[in-house]
Amino acid sequence: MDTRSAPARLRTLTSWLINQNSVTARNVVADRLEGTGTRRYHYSMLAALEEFGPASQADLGRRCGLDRSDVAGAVADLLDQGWVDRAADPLDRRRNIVRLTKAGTKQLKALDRVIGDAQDALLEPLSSAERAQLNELLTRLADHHA
Amino acid sequence: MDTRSAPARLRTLTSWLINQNSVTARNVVADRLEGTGTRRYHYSMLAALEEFGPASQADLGRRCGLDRSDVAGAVADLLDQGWVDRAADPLDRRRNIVRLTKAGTKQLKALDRVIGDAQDALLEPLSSAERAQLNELLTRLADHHA
DNA sequence: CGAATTTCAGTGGAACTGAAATTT
DNA sequence: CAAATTTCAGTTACACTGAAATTC
Repeated sequence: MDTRSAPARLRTLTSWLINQNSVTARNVVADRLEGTGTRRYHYSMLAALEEFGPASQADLGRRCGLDRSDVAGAVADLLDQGWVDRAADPLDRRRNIVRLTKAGTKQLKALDRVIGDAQDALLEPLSSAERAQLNELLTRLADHHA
Repeated sequence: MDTRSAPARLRTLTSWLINQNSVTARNVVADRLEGTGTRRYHYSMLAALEEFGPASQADLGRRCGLDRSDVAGAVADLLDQGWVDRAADPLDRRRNIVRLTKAGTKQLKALDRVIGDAQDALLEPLSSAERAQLNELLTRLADHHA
């Protein structure tokens, strides 16, 4: 694929540009996560647990924009790796409280570097002012459609 | 999902922002294409045929960033609808030359409006200068990884 | 021969749906 | 009763792989 030879109708279409870059971003990140035992959504969940503390699976899903259904499977993966543990909420027995372990905190820090490297690879052609610009515009869009 | 309550690690991650917006963009466009008999990749192919003239399926795929394999199925859809026709290339009998029909040209114009409306919905919170900014940055990124 | 094109069958990650069981 | 949580089974759109048949 050489997007430079794409039709002008597509090259000027923001939705198309976002999708093209989304494919690239997913590939770049997935390549670097290869062998870490984690996927993108695992990183999201570890980050949420670190930032907000122990949470129910439903809360985790809402925080990270993950489907209730997919969170269940992802938590199982994290349990297998020993990066989180899980306990029933004494105040509401419907809930599972998921909590970051020490190993999980360590893994999150390692992933921070991996993910940071991926951002550098993705954003290589942009100056740091341009990267900030891009982030600002994408954040505004994401917040608006939240 | 409320991306505004997502972890800071994610909210400042360009790859994550691109992916979030990609989900939104695909939904917005798909909603508006509902009932037109076309999907995103059909629009891409009609646009390429209009801009570059008749082309082989392999060329179409390269132009639009679509997989060889998916183009075959998509061309079949467009044939069914009567928006393209297809003939063997007399100069290279491996190739199918796909060509836009009059009905296809008309459909493309109708889709231009639909897709344009989707862009407006997607980009609503951005000024026109900001939209241009965003397009420029995304184009640079896409070209770099092309 | 190697390389390109078309075509089909199938894979895999990701977002999502529906429904059941439990608890509030 | 309605609403929320967890869980599983299944679906869909999409990008992609492998391989066969044909032609250059």
